[in-house]
Amino acid sequence: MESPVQIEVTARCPIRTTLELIGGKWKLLIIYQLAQQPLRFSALKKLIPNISEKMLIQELKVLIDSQLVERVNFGEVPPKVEYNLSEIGRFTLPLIAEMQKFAQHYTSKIDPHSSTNPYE
Amino acid sequence: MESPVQIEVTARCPIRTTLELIGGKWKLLIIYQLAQQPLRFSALKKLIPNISEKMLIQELKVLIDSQLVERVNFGEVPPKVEYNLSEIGRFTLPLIAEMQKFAQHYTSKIDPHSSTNPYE
DNA sequence: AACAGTACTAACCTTTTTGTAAGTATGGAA
DNA sequence: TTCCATACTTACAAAAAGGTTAGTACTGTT
Repeated sequence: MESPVQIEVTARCPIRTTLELIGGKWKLLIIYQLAQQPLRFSALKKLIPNISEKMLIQELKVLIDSQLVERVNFGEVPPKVEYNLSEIGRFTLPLIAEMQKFAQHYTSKIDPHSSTNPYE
Repeated sequence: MESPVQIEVTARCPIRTTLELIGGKWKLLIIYQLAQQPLRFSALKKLIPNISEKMLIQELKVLIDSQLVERVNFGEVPPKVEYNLSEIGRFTLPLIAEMQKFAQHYTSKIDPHSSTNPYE
């Protein structure tokens, strides 16, 4: 029986790479919204409760920088800019799907009141 | 035609739940190591470069708290304690697998030194 | 001339996360 | 009696992440 290939946990291991790209409080939520359709800045803001304009634009810039999201400027006045998931960005979708599955498993198996986590 | 079921992005949406459980710099790396076999504190420390003892024990506690990891105290002297992934913790493994796939796709498609950020 | 709509930008601040360095407890071996 | 191994614990500091508030630029509309 062969032993599984153990990937070394280093600065450039796949887990760390992925965490760098989509870690943080907002990036996945932005990606998730853009997965449905291209969206304008203001539309994104409405769809993601509590995100500040600063965080939204900041995280969009990071996502654009890493080429997961594309920015389309329509050059109109008043400004019209759309954001959409790039082809590479779409590779995050199976990951998001697994996160959803995991959360479902977890919340169905764990008593929701056993945790003292006042998130709101 | 039916529209896709859009999960609302709220304080209790699956993405946020998952991020709370396994977000941060170290949790997934710990889980990944424990996926192979139960490990002692000192073994984990050796396998995860640069993690401090403080972060290791702190994150282990959080993972135990959320029941993704189990702690087994052998009650010996010098102390012997083993950590292993719980059954629920194993539900993170497909997620980790997807992260690995994503990182591979990403690094194979993106030139590491290019940036097309229109802001720069 | 003031205002509306959109997509930002900037200064400043608070909170959260992570890191460093040292110390504790235990019982047996030297 | 001192030291060793192991698994922590504590106080403090630094860094990163996130939040608040106000303001800019551009034109067309009132």
